Amino acid sequence: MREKRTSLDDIAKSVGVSKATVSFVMNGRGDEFNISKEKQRIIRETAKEMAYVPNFFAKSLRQGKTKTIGVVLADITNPFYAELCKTIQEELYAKGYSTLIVNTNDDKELEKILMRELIQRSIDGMIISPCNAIDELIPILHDTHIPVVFSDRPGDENADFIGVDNHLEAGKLITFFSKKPTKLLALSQQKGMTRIIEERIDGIKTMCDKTGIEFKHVNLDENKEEAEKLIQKAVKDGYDSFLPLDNLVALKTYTALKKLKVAIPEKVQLISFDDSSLFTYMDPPISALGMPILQIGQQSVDRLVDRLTEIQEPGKHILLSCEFHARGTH
Amino acid sequence: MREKRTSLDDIAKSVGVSKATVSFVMNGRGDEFNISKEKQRIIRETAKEMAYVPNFFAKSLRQGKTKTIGVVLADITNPFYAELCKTIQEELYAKGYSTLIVNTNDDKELEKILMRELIQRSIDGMIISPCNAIDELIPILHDTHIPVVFSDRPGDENADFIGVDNHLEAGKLITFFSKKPTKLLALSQQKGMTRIIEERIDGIKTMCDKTGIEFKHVNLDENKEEAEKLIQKAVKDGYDSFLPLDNLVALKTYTALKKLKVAIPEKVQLISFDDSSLFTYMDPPISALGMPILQIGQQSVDRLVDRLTEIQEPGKHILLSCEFHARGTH
DNA sequence: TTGAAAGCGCTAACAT
DNA sequence: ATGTTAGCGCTTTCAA
Repeated sequence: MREKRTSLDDIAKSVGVSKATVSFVMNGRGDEFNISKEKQRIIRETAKEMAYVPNFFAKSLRQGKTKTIGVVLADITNPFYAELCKTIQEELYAKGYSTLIVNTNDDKELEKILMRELIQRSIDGMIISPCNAIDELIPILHDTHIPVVFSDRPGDENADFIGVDNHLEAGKLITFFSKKPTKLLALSQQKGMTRIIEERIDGIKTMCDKTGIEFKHVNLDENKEEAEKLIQKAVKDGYDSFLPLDNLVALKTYTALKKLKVAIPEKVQLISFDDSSLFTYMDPPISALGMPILQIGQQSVDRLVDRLTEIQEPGKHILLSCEFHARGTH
Repeated sequence: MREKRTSLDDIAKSVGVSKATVSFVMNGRGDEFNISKEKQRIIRETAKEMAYVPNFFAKSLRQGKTKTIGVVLADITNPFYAELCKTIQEELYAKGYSTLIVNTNDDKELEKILMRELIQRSIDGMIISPCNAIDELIPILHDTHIPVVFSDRPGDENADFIGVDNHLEAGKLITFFSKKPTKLLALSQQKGMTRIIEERIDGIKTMCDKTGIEFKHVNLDENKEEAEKLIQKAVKDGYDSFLPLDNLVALKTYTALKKLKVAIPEKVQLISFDDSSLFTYMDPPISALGMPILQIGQQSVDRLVDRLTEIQEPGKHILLSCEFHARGTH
């Protein structure tokens, strides 16, 4: 145990050739350099025998490329980000990149620290769903020269961004209610970046103003009893349409409503901004606007890889469409 | 954009000292080498101006240590592993290690590929919840000399393992039902490693045999309608106690039961092996055996770091206790 | 007090 | 057809 790892040189010495020859063979360029089939065979065999594993660092150091992408996630325990993370990793892997994942837990200081760590590791590029505002991130990004793609949460106008038009999608959502809402309640439970939530609220408000719907937004208390009380009061006040702004809040709202024996969708309609695989299991199943997670992941990777290989062009905002899943609560 | 990154040498040239001096100062060993305060100040300032970021690879190459741990996860979209992952990363970070996370998606071939990739990257150690049986992994692990800790899912007797005694915990679970079960149904939905699920089933079976409870285990169909039909039949057949073997199956079983208007816990009791934050939001809230996720994560890291620094000792199996959360379904 | 130089493992230009 | 060698950026021993 714990002997030194086999190096190129070890193999070279053992076979009686030079490091370069071994390097060529191990990189599949033996024929290109006219190294005899027999010698190639011997080298490959010896490498296997000696359990040779190329040192990735030495390679990267030499080539100045790491084929590694850093992924900075806001909250890996949030199913949305977990799924996004999975997609991004699969997609990058398919394109020959490895992934360094870090979870900031929506902690602004930690985010900065982890980003710096990633940069130290000579990542070739970065995909990030930031919790900091862009101004905070610029000093960090400025010192490095790697391309960065913002995913789900935007940076600024000049930075690549893949996500949805929260304002627009939230507005559209109103039109999906079967009965036109009289009084509409949007519910959130802020923790991370408020900007995309604000856009959603703003989108709803704009549409409500236009169509003459009374609208209010509330922030749910972390305390369960308080949250339930708030929802009970809203029902009493005549709110007949509920619009939770992410899947967890949706589940909480829904369960509170059921506990209060409010008939869904007869007395109160509910549509969730943000879907969950659990929603179909509920009774009635929860209607929801699904985020295009797969596409966000794929396009984030595509965009980054383009940046890595192709000519410069200004930052682009790619806005994808959500898909409404009509189920039983609206 | 895309100019070369500042190196130690750049700073040395700019200040007019040698690389060594800069290296000492940047590693906080300036005083140790009696480098004048003034020179230290200048070096540090220049480094900042030139946006110097040390090249982690060069450092690792030189030192033969990467301070990086590979974490191989079975399914990052499963809340249990997401949470475990988060804990492990936080814990490692606190101890000065970075984390390379990969998600195998319970794909046996992918697991092998990703493990090899991690090893290539000269990780110092590995934490893994494997989907392959240990025999498949040994050839990979054998060629490297890094310590490996198995987390949640065991390797073999000689390998470090942190997890729970599934057999024991499952047996204990039976005793928590308020009314002694007449007919007990355990439900699973296999995807990944069957071994720990089998241990749970076996634990339940042993205890049922001992206490005279009629027991059956079923594997839930992926198709929702089929699954519901199966549960309906079980109720009709007189099963009065349900024991889902992970949190997702629990949610599915619970919802099916509610849809069938089966009174919980009056007509049917339900306890889930494996908790979820959602359970408290249900009505009635779901009783569950909680996995000690935090402790598994912490102890896995502790164990690995011990291996990394301390003397050799034989592999140890650390078995942690689950905690029962009595809520409204039993 | 500071500098010079070797070497970690690898690749690629340049020699033979 | 294969070997030699110069670095990639860093740490650290030895010298001055």
